[in-house]
Amino acid sequence: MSGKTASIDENSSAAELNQPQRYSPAEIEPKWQALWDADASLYAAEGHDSGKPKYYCLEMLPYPSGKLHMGHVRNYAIGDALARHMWMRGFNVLHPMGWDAFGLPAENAALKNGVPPREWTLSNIAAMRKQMQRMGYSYDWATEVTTCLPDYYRWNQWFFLKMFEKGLAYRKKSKVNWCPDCQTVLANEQVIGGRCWRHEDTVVEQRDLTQWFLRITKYADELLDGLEKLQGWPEKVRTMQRNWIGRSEGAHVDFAVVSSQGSDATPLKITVFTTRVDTIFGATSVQLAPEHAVSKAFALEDDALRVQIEELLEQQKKARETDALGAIEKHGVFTGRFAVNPFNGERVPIWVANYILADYGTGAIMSVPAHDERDFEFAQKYGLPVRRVIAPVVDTKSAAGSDANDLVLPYLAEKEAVLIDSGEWTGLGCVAAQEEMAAFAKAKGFGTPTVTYRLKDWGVSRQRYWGTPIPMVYCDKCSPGEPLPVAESELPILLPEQIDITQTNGSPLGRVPEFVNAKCPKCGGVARRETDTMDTFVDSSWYFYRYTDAKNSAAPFDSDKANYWFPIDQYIGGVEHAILHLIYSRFWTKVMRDLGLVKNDEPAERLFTQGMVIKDGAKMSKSKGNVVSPDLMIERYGADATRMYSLFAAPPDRDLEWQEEGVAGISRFLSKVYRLTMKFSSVARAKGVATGPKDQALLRRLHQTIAKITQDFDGRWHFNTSISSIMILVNEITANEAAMDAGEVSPAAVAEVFRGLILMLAPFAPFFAAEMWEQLGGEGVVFRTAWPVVDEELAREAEAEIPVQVNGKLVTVVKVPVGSDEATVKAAALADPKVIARIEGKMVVKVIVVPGKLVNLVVK
RNA sequence: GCCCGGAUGGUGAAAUCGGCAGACACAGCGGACUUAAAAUCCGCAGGGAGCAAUCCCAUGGGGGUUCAAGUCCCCCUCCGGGCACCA
Repeated sequence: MSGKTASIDENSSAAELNQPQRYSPAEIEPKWQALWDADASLYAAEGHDSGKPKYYCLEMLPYPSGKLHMGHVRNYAIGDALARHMWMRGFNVLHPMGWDAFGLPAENAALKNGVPPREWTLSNIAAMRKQMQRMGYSYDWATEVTTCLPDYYRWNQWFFLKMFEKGLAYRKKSKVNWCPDCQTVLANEQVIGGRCWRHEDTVVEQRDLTQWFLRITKYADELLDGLEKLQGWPEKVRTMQRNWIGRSEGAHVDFAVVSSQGSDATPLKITVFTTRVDTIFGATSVQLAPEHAVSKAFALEDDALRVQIEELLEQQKKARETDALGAIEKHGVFTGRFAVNPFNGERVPIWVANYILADYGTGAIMSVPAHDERDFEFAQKYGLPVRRVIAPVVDTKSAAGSDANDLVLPYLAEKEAVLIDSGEWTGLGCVAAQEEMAAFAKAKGFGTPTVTYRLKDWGVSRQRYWGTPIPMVYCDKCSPGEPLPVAESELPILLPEQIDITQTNGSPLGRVPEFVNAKCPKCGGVARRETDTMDTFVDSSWYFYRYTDAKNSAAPFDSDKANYWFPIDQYIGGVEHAILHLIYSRFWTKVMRDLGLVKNDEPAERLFTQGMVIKDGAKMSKSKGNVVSPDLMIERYGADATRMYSLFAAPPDRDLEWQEEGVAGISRFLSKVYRLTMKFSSVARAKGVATGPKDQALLRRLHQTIAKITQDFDGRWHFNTSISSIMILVNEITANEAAMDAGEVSPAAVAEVFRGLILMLAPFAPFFAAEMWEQLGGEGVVFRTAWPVVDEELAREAEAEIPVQVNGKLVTVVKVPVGSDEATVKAAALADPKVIARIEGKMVVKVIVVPGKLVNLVVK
């Protein structure tokens, strides 16, 4: 007891005696930050000749809103812990950061405050970079990428030209979201519940517009098949991408249109897409989308029909706008016309229906009510015939007739079914029939096997100002209607900076004559520049390659450098990017590979998606008023405690409930470590061999902790348990404090424990670790010091505590030497007085001994 | 409707391969130090019964497999996310 008060002895300096120092992040953190900010080499990646294995650790780049939020803090705390850990494990680490700096908020801010987008964006970047530095993230700022600067976006333009050359960029007319109030096109993300994000009361319309597209569908199969190889990606993300690509195998079949009068066949035909061509003998109608060319043709001939079709189209549009397509009530109208089923020559009625989508498949289907739920519902409503053409294998065997008719329709066969009433294909299995009938259609010239995708080509045109100008021009003289690519040497096509974007109608760039007027690359005459800009997802599709060679002015990057660093070893970000960004960037990588720029097929080997930061049960957001500012946390508890809490409160893949008391707890923990480290800092400088009588418990706990944390980094990343094991180590130190004061722990052991402790804290609390490392007299930079290595011998417990159960209920715990064999453990269990009392007078039926785990006695 | 997550004390969570449920924290309670408070340190703590030894109940609910289930199997409820007439 007296040891505690007398503990400040000859090891402590006078200064410590007079004014015991307390943990003060407000002093420690700025001190180290200043040193780190001034040293560009600190986090610089080395070249391929470093002699070390490379490790590319990447976090998703943020949009520079101007403020770091807790989601960022958590995302980057994970990446930073990993990067620092890998440095300590001897890797050559690339850990970059950049800015996804184009996009509408900048234009919005300009409208609201009159600040030019560029100025607004760059000042936001400066503010956020400062916050990141204050957080102590280990980014190599020499490789910083800012997508809104010409030295970056010129390569977007360069890629666009390459894609145009290869036929991967093309123009076509397509539907876009149009806000009649803004007089401009909106991206899908800006349509909320069918309404404009800026005008809550304005319903967004669909308009036809000529747009630029990138041919991502060319890679649809490769993007799909590649998912199998991405074992380091979360299954959830792979499933989402699989669904998004939506590959479906089927067939196109042509139905010739006949007039309602009968015999005079017209050249009109309807091509339907079906995945179940084997059910075609059950087709009792053909259904068209309201916008199908044939629907339109019929509408022209029949005013009454036209009105009805327009109504169907209205219903569909409305449903689409309110995101309720799935809930639309099925309506349809008979056109009075018929089509011929090419397989049996039968005439079936042609209908137009509101549930048929013009932009999937061919916009026309054959309706088989007996074997499709939707067709069945429609047929029931309009009294169309239902004709069964497939049956389960069992019920054909049990002979024809009644059992078969008991079957509930629609019958949706999987594989075990055969065709009935299907002409020459009757009796064939469904799977075989699908193949044979598609092949038959092809041979006869009225169809073909087809693969359809849900994935569509990527529309990249945006009628906005703050984005990459599309490097194309139009010359009425030498290529009317056909766009011409600008010469590579003309790049970058600069975004004009003095621009009035307060007007909202049309493309802002179209109102800048200096921009629009261009020289035709072919004839040298007057030409018009394309005034659309690129989707910002273009920027983020390849930014991580630019990090490997950020200053290159002759190419997007040097292939050797990219090939050294790629693929990304670990990509970390939010699951909200599971589809768009992560599929576009996979596509871009494949295009670059085919251009010979890189060798890898996929950008990232492993992907980690962290959970959201929650407060009071809801996602932090301005509208909910539950935002916790990182700045405030830093002010109160410091950056180290803030980051460490974000790793401690939950496993990184789970949602995290922000509780300020928890941050305070981490801060208290760091204070405790600070006090102990300062107190023993002189002792802990000792070198030599550990020989003290009380060394063992401490060293054992140290090595158990090393083993645990090393394992966490290599495996599950459950840093919450890593940090808790460090706390256990510190508790062990506290429990041994008196022994340490009394000199019962050798200085060498004290040194080993404290050095190990601080090294293990370095990935989680870098400022703190740097300060403590200095206090311990550690040499060099703490997070470049080798990660401690486990000594299995020291980590091992001398005795094992083996729980003993009787009939599965815990009775006692016996101590046996570690590694005891079954007989020893059993003997120890049976010798225990509590066990003896419990089994007295009963028969031991069975003894289960799991060495090192437990003993269970089954008694009667 | 379909596909993924998830549900464990007052709270965040732990239990990684079927083997002592609640580690580590937060909040709480009791104590020490202090004139006092803060800070710090020590201790208690799933629920219920009992003076106690001890017993009973407990991982969203119900069944099952097993010597043994938070963990595996079947059914159900609730919460979160994604997709949704994709032919």
